[in-house]
Amino acid sequence: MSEKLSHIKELLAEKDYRFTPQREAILHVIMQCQDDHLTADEIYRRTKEAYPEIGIATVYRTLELFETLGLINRLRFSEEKALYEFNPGYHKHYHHHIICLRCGRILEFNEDLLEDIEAAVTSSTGFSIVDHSLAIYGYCKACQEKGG
Amino acid sequence: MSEKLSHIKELLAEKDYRFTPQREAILHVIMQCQDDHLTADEIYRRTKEAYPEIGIATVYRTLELFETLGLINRLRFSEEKALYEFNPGYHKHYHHHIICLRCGRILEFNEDLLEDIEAAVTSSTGFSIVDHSLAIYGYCKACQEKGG
DNA sequence: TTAATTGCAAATGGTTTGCAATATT
DNA sequence: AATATTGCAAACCATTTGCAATTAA
Repeated sequence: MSEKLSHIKELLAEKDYRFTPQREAILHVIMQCQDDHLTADEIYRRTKEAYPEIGIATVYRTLELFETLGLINRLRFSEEKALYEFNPGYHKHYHHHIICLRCGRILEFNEDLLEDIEAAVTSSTGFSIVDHSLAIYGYCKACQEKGG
Repeated sequence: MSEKLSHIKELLAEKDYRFTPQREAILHVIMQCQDDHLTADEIYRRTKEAYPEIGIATVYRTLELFETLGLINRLRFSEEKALYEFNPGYHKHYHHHIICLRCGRILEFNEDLLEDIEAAVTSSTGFSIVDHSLAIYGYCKACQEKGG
């Protein structure tokens, strides 16, 4: 078992969660697709290949658990379906999402440039900030060239 | 009829939309609550007071129309319900939302401080940006004092 | 052993849609 | 008159939940 996997196993055990083959299979799918953003249904279908008996409810429950543990992030850009992404460091690391309105591709943008904004918010409103979410919508280079 | 109202009436007429009493009643509710953010159901219930026959489907269809026309913005912060806000200038004006995780209150923050970020995104990715959405989550002053 | 987890099927709930009746232009 | 709009009820559909059976610890 990889180091990463055994670390996750410990993380579960610490809180009395069990390391079931279903959870392992789902984790495997998510870790394989670190660059994609998958819907619950896509994760379900891919997990089914290795573990055909799995039910969609288990996938949803597992994704919720993994999100609680910080292993993944759940993104809500479109009205319809949520997307899930692996969180390589298991720690909150801010990154923004840039969404192409034509092809739907999601780029990630890692610099955190919101400190000034957060400082301004805090000083003018007294808010204590714990999180933020920035989504930028537009047309990617490829779609512009195709005439997006 | 107020100047604003007749302006909206023209806006509708331009595109062959009709100015029905239902639309007027809904508009009235939304304009009355410029500082609140209402759900479709809240708008439905308030509109019903002045126009009891109205159906929820009409409310949804009208809100969609108003959003298309730029009269209102539709916000998706919580998983459950969308919120609607009046857009006083009918033109896209960027403002950010600051959401209290305890009381759910939404503050608006009007300065647009994202130019640097957008410039960085454009130069590094070639993206052509048309919109953005920034949500900041935390605890408002009042909730902190209550021990949020 | 025992408490957590699973798969199934049914429920949820905000939102959308088909359609015949009605109202605006 | 022609077309847009309405209200109703039914459909939609991603996600959640109840429950009895199963499994990890």
